[in-house]
Amino acid sequence: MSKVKLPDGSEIAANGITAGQLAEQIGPRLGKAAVAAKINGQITDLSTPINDVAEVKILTGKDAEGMDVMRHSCAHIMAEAICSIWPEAKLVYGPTVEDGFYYDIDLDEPIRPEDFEKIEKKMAEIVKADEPFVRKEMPRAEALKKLANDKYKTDNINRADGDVISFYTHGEGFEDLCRGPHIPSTGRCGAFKIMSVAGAYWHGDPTQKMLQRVYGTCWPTKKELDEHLNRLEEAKKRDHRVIGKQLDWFSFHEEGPGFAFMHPKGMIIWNEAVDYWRSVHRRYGYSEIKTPIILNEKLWHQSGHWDNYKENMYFSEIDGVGYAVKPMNCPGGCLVYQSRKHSYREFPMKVAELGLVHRHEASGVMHGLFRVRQFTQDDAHIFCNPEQIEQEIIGVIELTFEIYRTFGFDDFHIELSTKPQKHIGSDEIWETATNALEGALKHKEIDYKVNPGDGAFYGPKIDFHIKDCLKRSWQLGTIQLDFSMPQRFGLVYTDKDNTEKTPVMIHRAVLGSFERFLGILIEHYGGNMPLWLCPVQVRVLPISEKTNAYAEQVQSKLIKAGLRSETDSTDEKIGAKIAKAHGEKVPIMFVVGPKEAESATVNVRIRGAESSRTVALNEILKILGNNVVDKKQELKLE
RNA sequence: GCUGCUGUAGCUCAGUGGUAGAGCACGUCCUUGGUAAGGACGGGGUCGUGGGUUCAAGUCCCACCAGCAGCUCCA
Repeated sequence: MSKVKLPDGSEIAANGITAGQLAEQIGPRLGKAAVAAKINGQITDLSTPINDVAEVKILTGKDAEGMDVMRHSCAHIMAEAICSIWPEAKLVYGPTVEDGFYYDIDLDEPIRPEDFEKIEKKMAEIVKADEPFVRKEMPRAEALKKLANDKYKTDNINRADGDVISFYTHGEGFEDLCRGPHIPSTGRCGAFKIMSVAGAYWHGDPTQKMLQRVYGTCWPTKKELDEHLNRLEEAKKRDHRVIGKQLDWFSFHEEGPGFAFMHPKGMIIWNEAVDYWRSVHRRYGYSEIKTPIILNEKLWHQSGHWDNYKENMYFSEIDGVGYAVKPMNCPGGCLVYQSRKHSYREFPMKVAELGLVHRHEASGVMHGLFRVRQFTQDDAHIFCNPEQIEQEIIGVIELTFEIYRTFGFDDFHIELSTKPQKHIGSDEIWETATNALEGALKHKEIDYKVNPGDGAFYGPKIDFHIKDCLKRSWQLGTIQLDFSMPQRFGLVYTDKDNTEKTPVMIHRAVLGSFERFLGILIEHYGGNMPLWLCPVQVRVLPISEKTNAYAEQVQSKLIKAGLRSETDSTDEKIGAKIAKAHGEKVPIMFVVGPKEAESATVNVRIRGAESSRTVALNEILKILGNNVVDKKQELKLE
């Protein structure tokens, strides 16, 4: 009689029984909740016998792994439902994804959102029938023969490892090639919902047939499903495209797809962010330049963009000569560098540029401010000698972290990408550069992930990723070492020994694109920006016309104190004015009536707070002024 | 770029072949009020663009443009 070890350390006799029976033995409730088992670290069906094994963990919907099994099984259930509705549908591939699953289906008739209910109804029937999932195994050759008429499944077999190919059956005759594992029976499937349908290429290859990808989500309980759907609703409410339109911050127009129009209030946020960005860069010893948007075609041949980036560029002609609209700032920066002689004494030379670049993105990829055809890069190029690389990288990392924190992002990580197969420059210089990047990260004791072979062809790079309040990850900053551009442009500096040498060029961006970053900020804060970034920081709300005069006095004091404010002197009641201000996400409201006018106070109401407080005008001006200067995330009256 | 869906008032949307609708916003008037939307009246639309079918098209068909979801892409 052998014993198995459970996750809590206890041991239990279990010979010749299945994992499912073991679960029953541990407790009937576990037996009922069990969806799969983890035997010696391997996730398997509950029907797997446990002989001579050391460790068993029974998985339920509460475990991430159990949930994954459940979602995969749910994909099969959906596949059966779809096949029963459209018998000609051919199944391709149905994996789990974050929060759910999808199934790629080859079916000429389009599946429409109206059909989801029908599919869900059929799925519910399958779940109710509680049919067991049954695993069948056969040798590869036999499986290939069995599925000879199905090119998709044949392809899946060819991509699978091992000599034994498995199939899963449930219900009446529904069978699918699958590695498994699965829940013991369809009744164990949790709460599900079909979410969407979209096209997807077979193998992600645009030359292959477009399949229909039906997305679903599945959770152990109805409650968790509802919570998930609520989270999606929340994310939808934070959509920067919706908020930007509602609050009159920016717009897009048919006349310029992918080109953002910034409105007055949006420009205030923009300019506040730029002012701050400049002040930090000045402090870190950067100078700033501005180079033209349209430059002679020849320049782009020289820079290599003509050969490597032409598809994404815009072109024009001036006096019969070809010009290109810049997709990057570096060639212009190189011309500035070239305009005079340089000495090693100037190094490191840090030159920033808020460069407006244009990239012709494919029509289907545009997305609000996140993906546009015209954007402002917060670019900079650092010219230095090889010994200075590490110190300069450290400087960029410090500057970058400082800026992220100020904007309210504390959760970030770094990835290092190393030499790709296709590269230019000697192994020696790659090693120096990569060591410099790694050295800087180690020196700063920063954890980082390595992406081997993911570097640019001209040099290794570091990427900065942040997480927003919904835990979504965004790549913002990047540091790229470039050995190509200085050579192509023949950039030199005079070294100590009076010889001319080629400088190292470091490209770096902190926020990446100002447009995109504004979008990320909006979604991070749900439009409720910290005070220093708010287009309107204070709105004065007189109780009635009788206090309009005092409201005007308060307003002028606010303006004098450098705070952006408005007065709502419409003939609405105070409750309506407050509701309106909330709707417009104004962070501070000053309610003023006869009482306040008499005592030189204002009744301060903070966006989202239930109560208000009467404070002396001079005092609140000081508090708000300090909050803005310190760029605080929160606003408190204490 | 590919697949599917969508396009009606400033915004959000209803309108399945027979004279264009609602709520919010906007304007005027009434109301002068104490903490999350007081009332009345009014202005506003060649229904994305261009073709076609029909006695008749916002509505049906085709093309184009733009947006949305996804795929591919983002050296």
